[in-house]
Amino acid sequence: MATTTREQFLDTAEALFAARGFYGTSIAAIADELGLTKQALLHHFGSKEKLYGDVLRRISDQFEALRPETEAAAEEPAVHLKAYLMQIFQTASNGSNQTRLLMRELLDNNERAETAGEWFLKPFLNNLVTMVTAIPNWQDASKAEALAMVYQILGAINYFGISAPTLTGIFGKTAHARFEQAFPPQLERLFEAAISARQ
Amino acid sequence: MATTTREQFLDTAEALFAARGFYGTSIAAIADELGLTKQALLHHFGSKEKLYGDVLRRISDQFEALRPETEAAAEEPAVHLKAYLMQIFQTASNGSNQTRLLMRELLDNNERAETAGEWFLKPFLNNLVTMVTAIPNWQDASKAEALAMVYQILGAINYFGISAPTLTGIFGKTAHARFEQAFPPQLERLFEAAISARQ
DNA sequence: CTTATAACTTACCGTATGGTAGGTGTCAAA
DNA sequence: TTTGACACCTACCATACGGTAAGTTATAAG
Repeated sequence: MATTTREQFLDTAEALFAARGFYGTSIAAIADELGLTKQALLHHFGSKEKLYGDVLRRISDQFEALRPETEAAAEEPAVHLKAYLMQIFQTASNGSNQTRLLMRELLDNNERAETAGEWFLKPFLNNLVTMVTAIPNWQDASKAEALAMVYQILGAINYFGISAPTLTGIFGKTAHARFEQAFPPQLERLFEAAISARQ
Repeated sequence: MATTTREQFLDTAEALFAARGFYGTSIAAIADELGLTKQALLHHFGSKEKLYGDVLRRISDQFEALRPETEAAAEEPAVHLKAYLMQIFQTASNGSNQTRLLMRELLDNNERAETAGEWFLKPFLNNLVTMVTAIPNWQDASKAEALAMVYQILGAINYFGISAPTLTGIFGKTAHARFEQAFPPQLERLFEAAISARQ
């Protein structure tokens, strides 16, 4: 679907960064995948770091774009939040490497984040907190409390998405298929429990 | 506390691999931290890959060792499992880099795991499944169901442990301290909800 | 027909990497 | 007093990395 070379670079970079991490991925490997040289990549993005930044920005934008789709279908804030989170889960379980890359960023950002103060995921997290405090039971919850609640669910979702291929390798494909089926209802139950925890 | 040079190597390797990943960490950097050369490291471990393997094996063993400590205090299987998981959470939140490295392994193992079939975390996961199916309500649950349940909690725990420094950077230290306080009770509630989901 | 620009290419460079080869010093057993 | 194992070291090497410099080619505007 990607038409321009630049978009193709972003696609393959996203996939490779997600699979092998920033240091484990060379710009030559990315360019190779498209039958181009690394200089073509450098021509479009200037440096490896800038390419990485562009990949992250695109993911952040796509996550933001997910939100409005669920907004119309929900009068109730709790339903809205649940729909949004389940949509993220869908994205994660559909073999998308965005969740995987997000996880890596969370791991790698560690040292930088302590001084940075600003981060491409901040608006995403702020939005989630807003959505939580819109729920009647949670209106007087602190930012920290709301975030802790959301993190439980995000954690469960991401852990699932990341572990999927590994678990398939360990327990076999059929066992994993059953696992994949058993997960969503349990995730929904987890969400209900987390929401109703406050009263 | 590490007395032998070999153990010191394992300690610093664990810390650096956790912080920067396998590719982001050079064996020279590990040796530097101890005031030695990389050849000293190679003398003890043979290769970077073997060192990495030894680090992972040690973590796996330590996680296994966590289990018996909680066993005595629990007649009830559910209490036992909860105590074990909360102990893992304690380990994770105490600034230990084991959880972080575990997460990385889950991310990196992806491609290898599909063919490998054997993995150092397999006994750890198998143990958890056994602990779940020992709980009365869960005795007739499938392996997949039990695993899905455990994964919710493991996901929440690990996500918390990994995000901690990043969140401190974004929302500030005091906000993070509140978050850290709000998390454990919510985690316990999540556990109760997950356990009682089946009946 | 000329010029400019974008999208690439080949050629090259300095540096860092994992690993090999062949030492040196220490210490304990024979 | 020799021998051998151990824990390191310096010296070196091939490769891969990110990045620069200077082309080449195609396309479109003036």
